[in-house]
Amino acid sequence: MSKLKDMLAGSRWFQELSADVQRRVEADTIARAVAKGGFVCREGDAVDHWIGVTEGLVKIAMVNATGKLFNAMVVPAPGWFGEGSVLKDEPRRYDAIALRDSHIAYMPRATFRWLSDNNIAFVRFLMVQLNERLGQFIGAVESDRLLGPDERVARCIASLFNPILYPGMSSVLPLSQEEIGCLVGLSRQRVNRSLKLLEDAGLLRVDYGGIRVLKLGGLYDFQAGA
DNA sequence: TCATTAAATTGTT
DNA sequence: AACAATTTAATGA
Repeated sequence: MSKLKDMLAGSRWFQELSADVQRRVEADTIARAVAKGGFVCREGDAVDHWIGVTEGLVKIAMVNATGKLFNAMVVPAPGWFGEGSVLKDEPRRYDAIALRDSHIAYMPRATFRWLSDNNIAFVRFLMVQLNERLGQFIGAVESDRLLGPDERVARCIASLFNPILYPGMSSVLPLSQEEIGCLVGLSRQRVNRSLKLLEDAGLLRVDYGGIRVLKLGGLYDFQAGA
């Protein structure tokens, strides 16, 4: 396993810090390995850390009152999440679960606050990240209202591969069709039909327990019947 | 390593 | 929602 510093070095915001600041961040941050299926953090937890995926893949999900699963997003390495919760000082509202064996970095709130109070480059990173994510969620709402199911599945998958937000995303997405349904807001059966359609169009490949993206641009621009 | 069994996922109705 | 078929993971010889 690589050292924490090597793992942090994979994140662009960390690269932009001066050497002494890097040392402090490294000293404060806790690293942990989380096996596939394990919890990275849980709903209701006190928010004591900003969380980084230094290796692997994590999904952000919550279970609503009626027991239905909602997958909000998927975070590949080297991605960080939970800055909203750290800023707001509330209990966590979602679970984070490892989709593969992953390495997770936990930066204490105090360090996060110190960085955002003192480091312009870090603040800029946060702004870009928050803005990009806002764009992603607006896009998701737009897709929900304006597009048909097949297009929604295609767009939703494509948006997970946003190169600015998720530069490290590999082409395989280890989510079952049921879980993709929870991500898009469609039944498993409907997702199954859509995936098959997209596979026939040569845009992705359906594997057992996951999919592989073949043509990202084609997925984003996909239109049924076109 | 191989065969068997259980569990998860998928394709279809 | 239900069912059968398929794939993977786990178990033990």
